[in-house]
Amino acid sequence: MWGRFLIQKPWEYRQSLDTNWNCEILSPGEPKGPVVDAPTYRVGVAAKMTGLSTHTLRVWEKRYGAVVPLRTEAGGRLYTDADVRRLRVLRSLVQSGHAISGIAHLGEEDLERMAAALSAVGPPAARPERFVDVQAQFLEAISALRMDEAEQLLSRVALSTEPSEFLHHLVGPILTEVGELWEEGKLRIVHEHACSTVMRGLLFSLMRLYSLTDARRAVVVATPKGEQHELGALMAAMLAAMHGWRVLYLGTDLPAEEIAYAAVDSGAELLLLSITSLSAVDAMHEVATIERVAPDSVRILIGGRAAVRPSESRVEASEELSDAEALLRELGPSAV
Amino acid sequence: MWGRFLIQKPWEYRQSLDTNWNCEILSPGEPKGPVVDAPTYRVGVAAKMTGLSTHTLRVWEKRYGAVVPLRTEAGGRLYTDADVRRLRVLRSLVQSGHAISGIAHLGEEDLERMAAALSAVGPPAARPERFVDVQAQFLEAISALRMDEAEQLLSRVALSTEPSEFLHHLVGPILTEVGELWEEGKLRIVHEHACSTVMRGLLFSLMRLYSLTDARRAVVVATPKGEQHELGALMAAMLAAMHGWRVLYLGTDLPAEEIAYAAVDSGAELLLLSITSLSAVDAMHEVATIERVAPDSVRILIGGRAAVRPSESRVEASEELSDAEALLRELGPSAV
DNA sequence: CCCGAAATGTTTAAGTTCTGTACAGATTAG
DNA sequence: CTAATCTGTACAGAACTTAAACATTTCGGG
Repeated sequence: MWGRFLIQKPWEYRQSLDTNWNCEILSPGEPKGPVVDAPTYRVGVAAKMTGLSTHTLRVWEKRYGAVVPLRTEAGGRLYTDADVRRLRVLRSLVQSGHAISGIAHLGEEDLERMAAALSAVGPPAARPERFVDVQAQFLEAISALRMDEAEQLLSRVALSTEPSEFLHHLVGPILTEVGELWEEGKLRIVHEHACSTVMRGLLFSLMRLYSLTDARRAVVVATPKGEQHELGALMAAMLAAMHGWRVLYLGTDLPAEEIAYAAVDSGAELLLLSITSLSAVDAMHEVATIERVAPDSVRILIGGRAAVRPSESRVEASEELSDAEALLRELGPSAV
Repeated sequence: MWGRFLIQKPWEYRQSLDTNWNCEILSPGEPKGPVVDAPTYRVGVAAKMTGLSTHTLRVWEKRYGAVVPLRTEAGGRLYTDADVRRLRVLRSLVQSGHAISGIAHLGEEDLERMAAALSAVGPPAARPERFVDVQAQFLEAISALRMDEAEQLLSRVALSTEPSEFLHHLVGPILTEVGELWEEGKLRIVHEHACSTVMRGLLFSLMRLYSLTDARRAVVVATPKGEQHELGALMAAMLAAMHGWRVLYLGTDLPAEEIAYAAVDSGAELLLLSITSLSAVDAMHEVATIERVAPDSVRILIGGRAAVRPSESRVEASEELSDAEALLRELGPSAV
């Protein structure tokens, strides 16, 4: 159907498709049309992004009609962002034991539901081999101060992995290993800085990548006054974005009143704070202040290595990132 | 060095401006449109600036009409700054797996969207004409804590503007205005944090966008111990990447020995340090230490509002970002 | 328990398209 | 003259396509 257009030059596939969307977008009735995403990814890119091989992509299409991408005039496949999302979900479901023949034809809602139920049960947590390799290569690159290589390495894996899996099995281990090596004197401060910088950039761009424009529920993510460590907050922010929240990421070292103001002003329903290096006394004080000045309607979760929870408090605390994710899923709009 | 290749008589080539792909900007009736950049770069220079070969430039033009430069009377290609920007974006997209045939004909807005990895199709959002308008809109968005909107606004302008111009006329003014409004009590700390966060993310991704893979000359960019303000360093890092350097951006608050180690280990020829809030005494001490431990072959430039230069020192200092850019250009990789 | 059938990811093979580079010959500028 | 650029053609490797064969794994009886 798409191939029947008579286009002068075979590579101008976007033109014919563009006009079609415009028709859809301009259709009366819906003021804010659904998210229309452009068919942009070729099969190789889609494979990298989903972690599936190009062969698998083709055979899933042919045998099960799992995802039927648009085609260029010359016959090349063009996947949309929605296709990639669907393929990611399918892959994670297959990996957890579902038969592709049984789920390939399901609609998006069913898939989302199954994926949510799956990860709520708890992943088997078996760390794939490739993560170990990547971690070693990353550390090698960092210790040689080849930051671009380190970043490329990680971002490639990040795109083909479920975000939470990526955080738990790669980012976390890397950070702890760098910390250990630093304490042992095998890495310098500059290496730690380089690692942090790479991670920061990557997590930030991933957060943007996963954020939806039409998200309704808002979450404020920050670090209380005195806390300079940013990565925990960024990980939480990325998870929140991935779960369909509107994320207000405010960075580190923010006074309690400011955090509360942001929560009120943005209509946030949730407040995620990360505390990793703050002393228990300071942390307790800041958390207590935040709890006092933040409206009661806002739920508060403290995360990070030094997370504290005042007694007699509505604040929740957990050192585990997965708890934050569970909360995000519980409260949040079910989306991946 | 680049100046050697500049055409000295650009006014001779103005006659065929309307054939350029950005003719929309030049449409009659808009006398006070954005700056029309003069066609100045010949194909070899454009190739070095973009990291593409001259062959590729020609074949992209012929086969896909990716960029159609102006011509001299004798037929020589003359690329504008806007052409170079577009080529850079195209190059990075191709490098990330997109087919040049599929993206070559896209408009600036689509390219910007893809480059920013913003999968959501944002509202067309009438392109703001002047920097002043953008600044006002940005501040409006920030003061309402609509960070995504603020970011989208800026990134759109960033990709359609010459980087140095973008920094000088938009980022700088915004930062100073935010600072002033904050001192006047018209903005809260949280707004300043939000602004910084957005800027940080944007500058970082721009740095990545403009960085070439095969850059030889390396520059280390960091902030000395005690200095927490990152934005100045990021601006310098982005400029360096744009000028073809291999940038080792190490973040803030780095001890002198570590900076020196990074410079040696990476074989950097230049060291860019940004100091904005450090006290003169501390700054002087740190700079002196860095000068002592860094090898003599490394050139050192201190930038930022609180830049200091020890007397009897090989260190250079300047509060002006343009001086850093001049140095980057002077030393720059014209020898590639 | 074993065995055949279904399911499914990978491999092979042959053909097409895309895309960067190289070559040859002509022109221009300093 | 030399260096840079221009044009057009040619070519080789990368990426993609279809189709069929292959190798494993899974599963339901007998």
